Amino acid sequence: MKAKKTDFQECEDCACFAVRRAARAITQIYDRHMRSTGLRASQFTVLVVLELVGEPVPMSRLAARLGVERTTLTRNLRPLEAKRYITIRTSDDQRVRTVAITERGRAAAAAAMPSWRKAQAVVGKHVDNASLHALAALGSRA
Amino acid sequence: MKAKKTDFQECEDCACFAVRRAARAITQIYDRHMRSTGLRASQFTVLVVLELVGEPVPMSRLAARLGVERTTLTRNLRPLEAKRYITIRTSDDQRVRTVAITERGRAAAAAAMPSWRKAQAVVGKHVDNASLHALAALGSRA
DNA sequence: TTCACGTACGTGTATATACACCTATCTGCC
DNA sequence: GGCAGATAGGTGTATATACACGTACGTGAA
Repeated sequence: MKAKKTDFQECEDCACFAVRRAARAITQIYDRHMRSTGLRASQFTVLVVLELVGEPVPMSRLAARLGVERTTLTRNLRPLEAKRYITIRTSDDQRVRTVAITERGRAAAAAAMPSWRKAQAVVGKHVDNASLHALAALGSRA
Repeated sequence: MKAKKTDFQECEDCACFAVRRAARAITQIYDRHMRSTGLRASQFTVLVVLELVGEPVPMSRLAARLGVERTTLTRNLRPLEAKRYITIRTSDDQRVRTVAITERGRAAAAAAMPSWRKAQAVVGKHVDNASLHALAALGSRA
């Protein structure tokens, strides 16, 4: 009688592994393209969202928009605040802290657009839009 | 004449944002399911790959398989080594360090399989296989 | 009015991630 | 044999990520 061996073969299709590895690969492409701009892809994203929203956003709401843990956002904003790309201030409700993009931040994001477009084009050649939209839908739902 | 405003609308389709957000969401699903096992999804992945390879693997080759930076892997292995799920030893070529899964590691990975399957099933309901395979292909190519 | 409860947020801790840079070892050529 | 260049790997530093837990503030009911 053979010893019962666990079969790990099915783990080849691990969705978590696939999406994490893809995220690493894609992030590197963006970060390398954008290195000269002084903005990481993830930081660029924050600025863009702030710009698109168009008005100061409470921390929690921004976190929800970005799909990051609230506590993660707190630290992710640190480098952006240090560069004075954003400001964080207390609102009427003293519990709420709102995040706003500054002129500097807007300028930095605008300056990074060409690099972002190049990276977006490179990645676009490797992933079809359908997959991307499926992913986007998943991210926003969860 | 209006000031030239940068249009960030196109950034809504940022592939980097989409895949990173999806990775965060999916990782949380796996990690929450697997919490009781004491293994993070990413750690589980390392053990599975080691198991599937079936023999001690040099650091660099393992890093390539996982699609992580070599230097990232060095630190990612730390918790696994601390739990004695893996061993790292020098090989004939004194420069090369090979990583091997231990019996403890095998047992831990096997014990985590049910939780992994549940998470995999949950995520499978939200993403179609085609998108996943496209992603997997991208990750392995890059 | 006050207090219990809910809401908004930060910190401590641990892991994950990558780049720049450094060291140690191997290998082929002289 | 010995050195130049290639190869394998780690460390310093910075960012990204999330959970457990704690604190401050607001709000409605007693």
